[in-house]
Amino acid sequence: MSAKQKPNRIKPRLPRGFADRGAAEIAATRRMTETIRAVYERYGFEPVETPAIEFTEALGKFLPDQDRPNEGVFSFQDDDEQWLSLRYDLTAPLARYVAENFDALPKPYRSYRAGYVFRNEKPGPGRFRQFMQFDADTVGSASPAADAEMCMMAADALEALGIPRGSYVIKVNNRKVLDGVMESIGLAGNENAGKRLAVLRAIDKYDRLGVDGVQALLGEGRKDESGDYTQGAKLTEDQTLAIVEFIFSGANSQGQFSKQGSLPLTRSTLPSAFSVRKFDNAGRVKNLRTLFPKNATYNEGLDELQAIAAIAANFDPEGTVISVDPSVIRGLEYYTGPVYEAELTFEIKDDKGRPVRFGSVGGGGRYDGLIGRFRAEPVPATGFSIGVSRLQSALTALGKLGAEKETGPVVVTVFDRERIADYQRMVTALRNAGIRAELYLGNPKNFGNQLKYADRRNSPCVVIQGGDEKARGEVQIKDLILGAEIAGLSTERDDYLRKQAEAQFAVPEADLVRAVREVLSRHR
RNA sequence: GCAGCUGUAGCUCAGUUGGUUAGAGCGCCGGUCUGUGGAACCGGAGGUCGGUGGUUCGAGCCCACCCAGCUGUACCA
Repeated sequence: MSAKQKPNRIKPRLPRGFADRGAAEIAATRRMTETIRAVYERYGFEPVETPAIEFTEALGKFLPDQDRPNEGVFSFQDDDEQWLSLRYDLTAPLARYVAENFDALPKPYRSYRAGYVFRNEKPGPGRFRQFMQFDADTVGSASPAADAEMCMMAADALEALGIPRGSYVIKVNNRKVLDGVMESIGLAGNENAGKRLAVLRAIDKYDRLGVDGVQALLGEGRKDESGDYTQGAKLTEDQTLAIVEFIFSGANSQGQFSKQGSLPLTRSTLPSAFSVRKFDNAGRVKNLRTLFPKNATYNEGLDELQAIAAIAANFDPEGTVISVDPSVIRGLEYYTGPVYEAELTFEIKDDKGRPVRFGSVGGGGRYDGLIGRFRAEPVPATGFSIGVSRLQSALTALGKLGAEKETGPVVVTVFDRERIADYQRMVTALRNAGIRAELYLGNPKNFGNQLKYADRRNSPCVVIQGGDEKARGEVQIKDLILGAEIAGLSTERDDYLRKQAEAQFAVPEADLVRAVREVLSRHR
């Protein structure tokens, strides 16, 4: 053919951060959501669903001092010029829903929902621009018991998903405690809002950068491996030390961290620090009590943490699941009290054997001000969200998911083109018996191709009826899974023949359904 | 956004100090095969060597800029 003059075809491709999903992945997602749903239901939550698009103002994502939405959210203008956005989480839309239907809902209102959310940001491992979250929220209860329940339910959900106790941790902190710390070191007031933000960001990086990194970020700044420089919060040395001491006091009760000398916890020693895995939450709260005893906000936050720890102690007497951790921050936007974060504690490697950082697989917290944006009165609320997509990609990278192909349908092959109706009748018989079945609809000329097709579909077996079988009133059943096993093994001749007979055999036409059922039951 | 690294077939990669018409394995399609998939043999399709410009008699290779991907970092509800 002529080499040149190729039509200018569109290149099929996906925007980055978006993914197609095949049968195996969809099945895995379905199993996961069904598992989580069962746990949430058991805790007494009921489903509610909201659309993927909301008014941007309802999501609260306009850029400050501009009438354009934040760049992190996908937004567009409706034909009446109003800004609409794809939801970036399931919490803000729930707040809108509750505010809009406030009088009709029982309080406390306990609800759950799964759905895709969208964020316009740089993707990475386990990080997508469209991904699924599975949320549960309790609206109308200010009790720490509601927060404790979120932590317990998150733990139950992760374990139901097959993540064993000890392979994950639910970290808990309280925004009031952090606020109290900053008030106590002279960072209260509007003029310090920027510094407070920088401090929270620095603390948030503790598990990734270790103490040295956080210390650098609280002070002058930090240079990363690529040589890029991050401006620090420019705190005084006293302020920096107070915060570092605060972070450590949450862990001191284990006796493994000490403040003098070089600080022991760095990025490289982090995994072994995790492996200690015995959380004395009451002791940590007690330690934290001594730091800023005069600050009311701080003490209020600790009271709540203490209450959560007490409830958690019943759920988790071994102290391996729920961990009070002063370095947990979560989002900077709407959390007002307790915050939680679920993390996997084992290492995950990519296909080249390099360790991959997946980040948290779930999180949440108390957002007492969010619904109040729509109403005159404040409405307390707390919730937890499981990052289904991220968890799924973590488990897949771990080799725990998506390895096995879904079993395909039984394929009825075509030998004589004139007898399509006969073959279709067999398919119908199988379908009526509740068996997934299909007629081979490709070109039947080459019989081998029909078996190749069935093989590709991962069919358990095929049905064959040529002229010889027809004359005897029989059909052949060929067990493809057994056949594959035989081909793999180099067995003794007798053994081979016996298995061969098992793998393909003839039955009277009337016994078709029964024989296929028998083959299916072999491979269940 | 910033920084570093990497771009050759669907995938994994080779391609000499710059030298004819750019290769291999796997995969894909077809044939041997009007009665049997995973085997064997044979054949075929598939590349503007990421793009543009430059240096040169000559560029996959050298230079500049751009684009994309990866990693780190920033932001992250």
